[in-house]
Amino acid sequence: MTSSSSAAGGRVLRADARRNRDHILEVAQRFFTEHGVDGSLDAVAKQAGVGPGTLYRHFPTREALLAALLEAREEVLGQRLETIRSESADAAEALRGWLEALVDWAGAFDGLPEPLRAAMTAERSPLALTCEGYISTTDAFLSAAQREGSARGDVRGRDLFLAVLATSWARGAALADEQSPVAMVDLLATGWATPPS
Amino acid sequence: MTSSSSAAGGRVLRADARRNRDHILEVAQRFFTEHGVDGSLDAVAKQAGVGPGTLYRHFPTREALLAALLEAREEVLGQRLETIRSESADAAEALRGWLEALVDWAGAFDGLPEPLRAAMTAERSPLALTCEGYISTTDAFLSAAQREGSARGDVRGRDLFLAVLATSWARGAALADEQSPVAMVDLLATGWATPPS
Amino acid sequence: MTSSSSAAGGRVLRADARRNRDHILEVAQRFFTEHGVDGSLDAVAKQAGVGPGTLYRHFPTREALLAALLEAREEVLGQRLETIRSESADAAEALRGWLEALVDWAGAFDGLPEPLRAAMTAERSPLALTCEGYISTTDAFLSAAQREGSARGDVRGRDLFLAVLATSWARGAALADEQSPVAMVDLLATGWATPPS
Amino acid sequence: MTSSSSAAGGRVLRADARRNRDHILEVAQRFFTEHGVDGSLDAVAKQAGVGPGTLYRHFPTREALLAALLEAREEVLGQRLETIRSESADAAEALRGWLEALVDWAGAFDGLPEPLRAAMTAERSPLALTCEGYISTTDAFLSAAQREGSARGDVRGRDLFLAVLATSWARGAALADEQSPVAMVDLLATGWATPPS
DNA sequence: AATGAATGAGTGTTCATTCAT
DNA sequence: TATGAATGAACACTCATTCAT
Repeated sequence: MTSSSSAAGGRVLRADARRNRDHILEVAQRFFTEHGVDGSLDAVAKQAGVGPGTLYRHFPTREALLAALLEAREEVLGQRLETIRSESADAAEALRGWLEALVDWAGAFDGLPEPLRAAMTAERSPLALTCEGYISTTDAFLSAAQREGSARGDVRGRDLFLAVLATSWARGAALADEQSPVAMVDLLATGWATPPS
Repeated sequence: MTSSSSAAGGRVLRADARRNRDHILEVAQRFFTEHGVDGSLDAVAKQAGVGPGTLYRHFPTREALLAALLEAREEVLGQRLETIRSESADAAEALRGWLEALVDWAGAFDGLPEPLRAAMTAERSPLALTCEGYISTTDAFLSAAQREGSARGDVRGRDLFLAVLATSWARGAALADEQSPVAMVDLLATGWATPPS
Repeated sequence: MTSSSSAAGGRVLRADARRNRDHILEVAQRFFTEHGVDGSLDAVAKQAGVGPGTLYRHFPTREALLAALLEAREEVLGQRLETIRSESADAAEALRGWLEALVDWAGAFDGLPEPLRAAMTAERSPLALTCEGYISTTDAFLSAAQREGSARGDVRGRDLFLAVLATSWARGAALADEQSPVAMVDLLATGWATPPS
Repeated sequence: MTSSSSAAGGRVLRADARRNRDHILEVAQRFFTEHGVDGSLDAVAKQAGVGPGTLYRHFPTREALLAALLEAREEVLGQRLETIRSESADAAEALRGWLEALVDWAGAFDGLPEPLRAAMTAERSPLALTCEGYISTTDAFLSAAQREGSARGDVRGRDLFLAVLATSWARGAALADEQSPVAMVDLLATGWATPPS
């Protein structure tokens, strides 16, 4: 983590505040993993051993907390991004790899896709920025594939990102379910229809 | 409506009870359309002019109420099914049409896809039956397409049904958004990748 | 009390509900007497041994609770009204007596004048009706005094009612203070100025 | 402002501290004017660009802040006092003018009369001194009028001061209301009753 | 069969005050 | 001296569910 000295806004935090903030994030990470993103914020505060006011000071909304949590995961996704870039044989494979990475990312917590989708249309959410960033990346990968001729021209990065969220959303159930022979990410790539030979 | 004399269980209701039940359904239909499926059940009861106990007696859970509501919509979907069966040129077109119909169906209320997905794994839900029925129908269409050679063999009806729910889930946002040139149902059919020529 | 079978709205309450409602009123009466009208409603509920939802059901706002409490005191004020009507030598004495009664009434709880004053301008408050009623009564007494020639013609009942509230508001301090030789109600009647002989 | 080098206690402040203090006062003046005296002190601190601790150091209680604010207004009231003294035809007119000035003064902020009244009985409040000072002045004007024979002898300056606060308190509502033909300050002077001719 | 009163844990949010930095 | 992070009790209000009537 590089958050050792800076919050999202870039302002330097006092040592004790940073410690608290980091601790809250750790607890929230665990809590949301176990209880999903709709869990009680008061419960998070209690588990972190701080008052609700402290939680509120650091993260004024549930979205802000989620955004900070995802920011912490950014690094993981970034590394995966590097791997994809360096090891993919072609743009199509890269795009597919990236979409898979995104699906994992959006599936980090139960119920996470919901606020992410909401952030795609609501300008105000702190999650919006995060989404926009990844949509851009998706667009980059998609454009490369389109130039390569391996992706349809009428699809937009935004569409694929939304499809990714939908896939993550669906996976919550699919995982509980027995594994399907064909994953939805695959379906998304080639569709259910066989190409007209 | 053919529910004129029977509840799901098939038990005959007293005339006044049936009237009550039907009225609740009408109100709930309107209410969920306006406020989404997460709206307050107390509000539904109040609008219907009955006590919450009465609502509870008829529909012990939110899922039960939704199931009854969807049962009422079954007829509409059934008619569309007939049209598809009679007017589709081939099995692939039929399958596609059916999936579109399902997407509309699952998008009847805001937030409906969520409990439907839950019902796919939870055995207990009264919605499970409904889902299973439509999964079977999807399987039938899919099998025909597979026999015809126009659908991949490794896809299951269950997968497509889940994909349909995900599509409905995503559409909520997509509609608010500017319309994408490529709809997700299409994406689902042929994928984003161009077939290797 | 005639509240034995009816709420403010006139609807008959179920026996248990009425018992609860009456008990809440008793507790609230005591609580507001001790802690003033700004005390916590949750605390009232707790003392009454009911959940906050129950309190809320009966009295959706603090004003509603206050109004019900004052309604219960209406009878007391009504009796005083009778006495004033029957025993006053003239209209001026009656008016003065009525104003004194009102001052006592508005001083029933610490902080009560504040919401009453607010109710004088806000149409929506359940207290507004109560105020309007007593303003009318004040107007009646005042008109009589004016016809009698013992009250200035340019004063309105509304003005006197407001002055009464202000007096009650001031009394909170005056009582704690040593008693003043001249009470504010008197001051209100004749002013601090000596008449130009 | 003559507070250029001293706090109430008379202690000399460091230049930066004084600047801070003065700035807080400016901001608080604006803030209380807009939001009333019950507004959040944290908000005041934030608007002033200082931490809540700093605000607290300068003004340990809300009353202390109010007292300092009123001290700053003292000058204005003092000038009005001069005018009254020099231009009033008689003691009665002077007293009346002074009371009017006081009503304006106590109405500077929404909700100000409340803490002022509290200060009249609570010895500890920093507002108490301010009040006592103005009560003395009122007593002086009143005594003059009493000597002149134009004021009742059984009224005390303290009573009039309290009546002034009550008038300010009432005025908040009266202004929102349509203007009454008879102002409460007048009522206070001559009462509602017509003098027995 | 129907009613609707009661429940009570739970929600997000606020803020005067303290105190470590 | 100043800062601002932390506190944590308190607030009004909601609602699925139960159960006495």
